[in-house]
Formats: sequence, structure tokens, C-alpha cells
Amino acid sequence: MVYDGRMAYTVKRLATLAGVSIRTLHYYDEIGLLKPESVRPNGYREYADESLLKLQQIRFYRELGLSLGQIKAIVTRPDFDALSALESHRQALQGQVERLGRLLRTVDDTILHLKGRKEMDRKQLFEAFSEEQQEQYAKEAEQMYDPEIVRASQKKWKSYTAADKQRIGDEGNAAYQAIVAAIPLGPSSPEAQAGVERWRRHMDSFWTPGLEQLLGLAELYNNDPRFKANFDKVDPRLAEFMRAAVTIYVERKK
Amino acid sequence: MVYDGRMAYTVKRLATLAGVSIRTLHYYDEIGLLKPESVRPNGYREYADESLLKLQQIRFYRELGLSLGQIKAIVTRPDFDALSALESHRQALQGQVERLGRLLRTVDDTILHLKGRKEMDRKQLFEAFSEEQQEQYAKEAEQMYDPEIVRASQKKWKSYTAADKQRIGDEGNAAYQAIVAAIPLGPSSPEAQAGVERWRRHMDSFWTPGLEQLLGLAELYNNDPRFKANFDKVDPRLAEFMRAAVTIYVERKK
DNA sequence: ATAAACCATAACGTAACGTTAATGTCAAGA
DNA sequence: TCTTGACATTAACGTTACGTTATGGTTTAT
Repeated sequence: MVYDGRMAYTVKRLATLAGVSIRTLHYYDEIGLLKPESVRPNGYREYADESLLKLQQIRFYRELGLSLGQIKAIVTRPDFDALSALESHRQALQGQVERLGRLLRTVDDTILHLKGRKEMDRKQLFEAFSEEQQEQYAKEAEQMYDPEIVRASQKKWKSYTAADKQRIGDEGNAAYQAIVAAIPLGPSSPEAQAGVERWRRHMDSFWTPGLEQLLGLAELYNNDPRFKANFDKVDPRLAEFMRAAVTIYVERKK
Repeated sequence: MVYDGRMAYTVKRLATLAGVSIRTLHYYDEIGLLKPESVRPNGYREYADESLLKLQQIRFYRELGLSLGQIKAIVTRPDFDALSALESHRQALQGQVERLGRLLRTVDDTILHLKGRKEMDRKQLFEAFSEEQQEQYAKEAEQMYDPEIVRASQKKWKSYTAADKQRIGDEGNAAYQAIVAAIPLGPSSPEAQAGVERWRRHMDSFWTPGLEQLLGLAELYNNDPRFKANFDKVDPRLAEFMRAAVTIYVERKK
């Protein structure tokens, strides 16, 4: 074969030039993405000069992560708006980058955790009950709720050691997480009710509320914006879900 | 059903709690990743309490991008070294982030290009022949090569308009890229030889070299570190490949 | 003439499920 | 008791973008 100014590529040549496999060319032919210019009587495919360019274009878009279907829409219709397609793809890419970034941080955290250098999940909801905030809440709470109870609760809390507080905090978080997990099952599900019971036992660490007071607490979680905000951080549906679950719980207990 | 302290999950419950589909649980059962604690006589699966925890662990690792095979290795063998597994996975993740970052920049460039605000590929190899560098090369080249030719070349180049220079630069780049693309096909391939011919015509823009001078140029590209460096930027194999291809080209022409 | 290199189609395999389809089971209400 | 509806099961095909044989015909170089 001699170079005569115009060239027809065989599969192998085109594949090698573009750095793809022969199977890929077969496949692109099959799905109509890149068809040979002609097929010789012996069945051999003959690709045109422009095929290389088109193929490189295809690989380019593939590199960018587009599916062959999208690419087909782009390269087969010259009037296609490649610009807006790319811009929306850019969005997706950026989302991926951010997602991967988060994953990376999580992996790092996990590694540190495994190395015992760091405790995960220590914070979460329960940090809402940290020392300072306790003090602040207390002042105002006394005016809205039974001062007797509030003071007793404060006193009990302060009597704990740091380790106790840590453990109680963990218990609280575990209870809240159990309840969050039960949200899709509905407030009357056994899981949700078990969560409420767990939460009730947790409350014992502060004071032992009566049934009606449980309802009051659930209300409080919904109405006091600071409680609400903390619950929202865990899950925006949590506060309301707890009200529903606790209501059912109390009714069944009565 | 009443909560009795110990709970067995049905597929639906477990799936809903963990946020996965029933099919997923079936599949995990099938591949032995998460088997139910028991199967009731009617064929219903019964999952144990701990299944939820294990399932969440599985989803966690999935989120991190591990394959189910890897996860199986982690969760079924408690002595597995999850730490090193995660660390190597971290590597992969970081690679992904970098790759996506590059893609993002490319997409941005492409978008700008489509908007006509920027020209891609204008630089590349040919920028080696920019005005200033021309001057510099010229001085030394006169001492190594025929001063007559060098001066003629300079003069011809300077006679071009900016648009001419742009076009010539593009032609040069196209020729070099054609040759790079032909590297996997070997220096004697028609594609490579066609590339050499294209390059030869491109050289006409400076002066018309004889066959022997083509060889000299190919040598120059390999021996002068500054030429070599510029070729290397395009492809580290280019300079040497050109020497081989040009050698063959010249021999055939003689 | 024969081997090496190249061409073709056909068909199965991959990962991790989604999606019917056909059928069986169970608790609750009329 | 019967029916309905929610739930359960297995089986099997569909998805993406090719990789990987298997089998057999064609071209090219020696």
C-alpha cells in the first residue's frame, strides 16, 4: 500500500492511531456512533480520513465522563448545543469533586479513628447540652417551667463526673439516632417506640419525668427554637417525629 | 407485633431502616455478604439485630467507593487489616480528585473555547518558534550552520504578517501532531511518512531544504537541547521518532 | 506454498443491582 | 369465612461499555 494523498483506515490502523481497541470500533459501529465510510465486499470496514478526528472527539467527550448516548447526541447532530451540554456536565463534575472531597475527609477521619487518635461522633446532637448552654437554658427555663425541677435537674447533672457526662451524652445520641432511623417506619412502629423508651430512660439521668412531662418535653423540642435548631441539625424531621412518637407512647402507657 | 426487647427484622424493615432496597438485601444474601440469621419455614428471611449495624457498615464502605468484594473481605474477616485497605483506598480517591480537577479545567477551557473567548492548542510546540526565541537561536545557529540559509530563513519569516505566522504555526503543530499520532504505527508506516511530507512542506515557509538538510534538521532536533526540550513537551519520543522517520523518508526519495 | 498478520461475526462475562413476572403467605376487616 | 392488601419468595432478563475467547475467512510477505 502506498500513500496516495487520500487514505482509508483499516480497523487496526484507526484503532492504533486513536489508542482504542478494535472491539471499541466494532461496538461504535454497532450502536451507530461511528460507522465506517464503506464496507468492502469481503466485509472489511473502511474508515474515512475524518473518522480519526471524529473518533478523537468521541474519546474527548468520554474522558469528560459523558455516556456514549450523550456523545452520540452531540456528534451526530451538528446543531446540538454542545455548550449547554458541557455546562451542565460541568455542574455534575463539580458535584463529583465536592462529593469526593467529602469522602476523602471521611476516609481520613476513619483512618484516624482506627488509629485511635480521634473519636468520631462525640459531638452531634448532645453537644447542645454542653455546660455553657446548660447554664443559659436554665436561667430562662426556670421562668417557663417548674423551677423546682429545673434546679434539681441542674444539680443532678453537675454531680456527674466528666466520664459520666460523656457516657450520658453518648446514650442520648444513640437514642436520638435510633429514633431518626425509625422515621421511615412511622411513629407507631416498634422501632420508634423502642427509641422513645430508650430516650425516656436516658432522661432519667437528669430527672424522672412523668408521662405528661414527656409530652411537655416533646412540645418543648418543637417550640423552643434553640432546641429545635439542635434537633434540626440531626434531622429536620426529628423534632416533629418525636412529638408524634411520644404522643403515641404516652397514650399506650396510660 | 409487640416490642419484646429482642427484634428480628423482616426484609422490608431492615431495608427501610438502612435505606436500601429489598433487592439489595437479596443480592447481599446471594453473594454471602449479609445472610439472614435464619429462614422461617415459609421461606421468609429473618435478620438479627446486629444485621442493621453490619449493613450500615457495609453501606459506609460502599459510600467510600469500595467494591462489594473488598467489603466482604473486610467485614467477614475481623482480623482483616482495614487500616491499610483504607489507606490504599485513600490514595485512589485522591487520584480521582486530581483527575476530576483536571477534567474540570479541561471542560472550562472547552467552554471558553466554544464561546470564542480563547484559543486552545495555539501554544504547544510551535511556540518554540516565537519571535524572541527565533532571534536567540539565530545568533548561535549562524555559527553552526550555513549563515546564508539562516539569514534567508529569518528574513522570510519576518516578511510574514501576523495572520500568516499564526497559520504557519498551526500548520506546524498539525504536522507534528500527525507524526506523534503515527508513533505507534512505526516510522515506516504510511501515516508517519505522510506526516514527514507534511512537515517538509511546512518547512517551505522558512526555506526549502534539500533532502540531506532534512536529515540535518532531524539531527538538530535531537541534539540541540532547546529543540529537544520543546519536542519533549509534546512527546518524549517525538524527536527520536522523527529522526527515524525522516531517515526512511530520505532513503526512499533518493 | 505457507505462515503471519489481519479481518469478520457471534456470544458470553463483567458489577451491582433495577425491574418485571409469577406465585405464595399472612393479618385484618366485611 | 372470604377477600383484600401488604408483604414475602424465586427466577430471569436489562443495564454500560466494552474485554475476551472461539471459529473461520482474507491478505500479505517470504
